[in-house]
Amino acid sequence: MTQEGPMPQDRLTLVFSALADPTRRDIVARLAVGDATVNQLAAPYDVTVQAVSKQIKVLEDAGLVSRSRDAQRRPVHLEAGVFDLMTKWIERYRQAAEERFTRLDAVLDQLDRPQPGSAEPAAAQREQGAAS
Amino acid sequence: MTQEGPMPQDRLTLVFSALADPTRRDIVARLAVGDATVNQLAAPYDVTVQAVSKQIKVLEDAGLVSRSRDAQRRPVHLEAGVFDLMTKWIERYRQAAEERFTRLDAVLDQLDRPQPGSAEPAAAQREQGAAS
DNA sequence: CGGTTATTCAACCGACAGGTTGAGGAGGAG
DNA sequence: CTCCTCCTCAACCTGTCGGTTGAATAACCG
Repeated sequence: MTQEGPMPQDRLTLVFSALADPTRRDIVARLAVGDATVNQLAAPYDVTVQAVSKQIKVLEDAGLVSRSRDAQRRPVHLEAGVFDLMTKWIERYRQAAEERFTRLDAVLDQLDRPQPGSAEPAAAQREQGAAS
Repeated sequence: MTQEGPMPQDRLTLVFSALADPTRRDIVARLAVGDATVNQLAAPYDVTVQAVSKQIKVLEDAGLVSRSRDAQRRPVHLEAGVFDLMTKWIERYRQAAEERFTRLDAVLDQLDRPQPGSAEPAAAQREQGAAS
């Protein structure tokens, strides 16, 4: 409850944390089929409704779902936008890792230059030694 | 080596949990540039080396990184494969959510609801079985 | 109105994650 | 051989997480 400055970094933490729980991922899977109320979402699990309500709160804080109002019910809706945030983050490092893998021999060849931090990022990592 | 993949579900939990921590995501970012030793990875943070060693263990258990051997050092290497697992999971539900969004009017027509959006999305109230 | 349904709030609790210190093992460097 | 470096293991502390029960709020139903 200490959320005043919503940084994108914090949001990623919230999203990944939210999806780290199997039950919450399952809830997301159900919501992909269609909106559902808290009671409906809680039905398949052997936990109390309050527990599921908390889980939904976590998903909501992460921006993965939203809640509207229908009489006493609070239909939960899956939000697509946040997935893009994750995909972007993942793709960045996946591509980097794959690129380094496929270009391994070329990189090793280029590494002989003792010039850190300019055109060859891998060299900077390699030459790092006397850092505080 | 535990090659017995219990379930892709469990692996997803490990991966999401691993990336839920900002420090571990930062470590992944550094490893995208190039392999690094534990000491190098621990340098920027004000925590002990042991703590970072634990973090790397978490990343390793999730399959995000691997460790080789170079004298006393254990260079940490970013593994690209696991990112595909996440991307697949995310894309699945992102597409579902977006599809439901773009088909909203058709759905509303089917539901016989003259009220768009937040009024009464309660038609999803039908008995839903175990999806997916 | 009183009663029921749907959901959340509050306080509490066991388990676990992430940090620390302290010790120990593997492998150069002198 | 001895020392020093790099790293991991073990025990311990602490805050957060996921769950519970109990009560409160909101809106419908008769």
